[in-house]
Amino acid sequence: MTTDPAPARRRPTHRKGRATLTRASVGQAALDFLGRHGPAELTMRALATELGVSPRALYNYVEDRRDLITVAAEIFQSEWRPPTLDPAPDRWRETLRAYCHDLRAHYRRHPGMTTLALSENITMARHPVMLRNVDALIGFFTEIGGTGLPPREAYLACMETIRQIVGFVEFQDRPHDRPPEDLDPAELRQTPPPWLREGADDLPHLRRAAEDQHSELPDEVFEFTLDVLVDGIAATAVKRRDL
Amino acid sequence: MTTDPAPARRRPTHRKGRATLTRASVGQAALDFLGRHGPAELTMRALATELGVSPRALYNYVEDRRDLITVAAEIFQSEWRPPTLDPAPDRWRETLRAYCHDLRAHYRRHPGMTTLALSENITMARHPVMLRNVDALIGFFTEIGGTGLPPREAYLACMETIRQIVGFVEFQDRPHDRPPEDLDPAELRQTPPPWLREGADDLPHLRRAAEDQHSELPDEVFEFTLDVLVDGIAATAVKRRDL
DNA sequence: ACCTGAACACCGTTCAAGT
DNA sequence: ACCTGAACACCGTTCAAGT
Repeated sequence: MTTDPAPARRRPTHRKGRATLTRASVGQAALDFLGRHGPAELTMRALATELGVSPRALYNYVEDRRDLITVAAEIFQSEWRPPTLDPAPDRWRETLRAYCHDLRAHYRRHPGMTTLALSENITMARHPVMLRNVDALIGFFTEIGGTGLPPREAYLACMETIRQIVGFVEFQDRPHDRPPEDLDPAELRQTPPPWLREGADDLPHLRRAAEDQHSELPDEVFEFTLDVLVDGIAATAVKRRDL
Repeated sequence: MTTDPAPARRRPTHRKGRATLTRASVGQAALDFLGRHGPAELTMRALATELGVSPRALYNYVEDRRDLITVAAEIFQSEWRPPTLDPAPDRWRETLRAYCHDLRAHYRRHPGMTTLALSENITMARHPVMLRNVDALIGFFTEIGGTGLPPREAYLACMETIRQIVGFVEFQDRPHDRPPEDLDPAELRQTPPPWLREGADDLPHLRRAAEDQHSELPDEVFEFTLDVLVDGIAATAVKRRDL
């Protein structure tokens, strides 16, 4: 069907009916696996079974499980193309918000990735594509609102933004998208929640919040997070300008 | 030495020379263990060895490993006594900052706790003491700066604050306090870092940030985080007042 | 060169039996 | 009532041997 441009025949592309493994293909398989199952289920043996090879075969392409997760994380990072940012005074807020929405959606697509990297002490954001994205985001902050932020504050604002998105996905979206299995799904929508049922007479604010149906909708909570982030950065920008 | 007030003798306090196990003592031992070792090292077998019993003995007090971690998390929460907050217009910012510093220090003392609870899908903040703390923090936000925040915004501000602290400890402090073992300690202080060495010609902002010695000091980064958080919440308060 | 199968040292958890 | 010891099914990883 396709016209292959006579590739270098260094390495067979197939073996025993399946495509030959590579470091990249093994990492991609791990990333796909994380989109379907929880991080704890990603074992060398399970991945090997899915690829139709013995567990030992994976060790020809990755050093160990930690290395496997590192490859998956790199592919994960390289897959994201950020929306364009506009530092103009009347545009930077909305484009930054759109940027954050898109980044949140990307992390949310592979819920286990960040937690897994965290628990394995893997340093993320090393992939060239991600480094370029980070550099562009810092550049954006050095120009926002006309005056822009000084270099150091722009760097901090960039890291702050990324950390907030990751934190939101891990601590808000993930428990919401994959609630613990030991409680009934019906129990989730009860108001007030069972742990607030008794002895909550001295917890008036929590009780009121628990009765508010909107309180736990992640999308609405995320808007508040963006409000605080954007306004907080704007205030910092004003403060630095007045110095 | 101490005068014991004739306790009810329902249960022996010692057995074979060591104190009798209880659900609380096992949980406390797990929490202590997490202060000394990484979360992955906390195994039923390792904890049993440290307590001088067989692994099976632990199952008389906790249902399984997940339950053990839940108990440890509850003890962890009950151990924190928050500093006092003052919502007065000229005081709320500084007292909120002090509050956040204290909470950060508490989480930092048991680095593995949050990550472990996260990876085991354990819902935190169920302990009565912590619920009271959360309620008080919401109450604080309903009164800040004279006008205060509406109930819903106060609740969101409370959750935002806690999430930011936890996110900071997990994503900033933990990698800094316990760097991955596969790179030399010397490599950490190099400027620019090795992953920025080549092909970084189109990464001017990252390069500049990497040369700035202050960029990676967690305490200074934390001040920026608090700047954004406090100013962001203040801006939200003003916005709501003007509506 | 790349794979398989067997093995080792770990893990959580359970069973049957001790005291 | 609470414990031990042995066992089971898992895991990451390695060794020796196949093709």
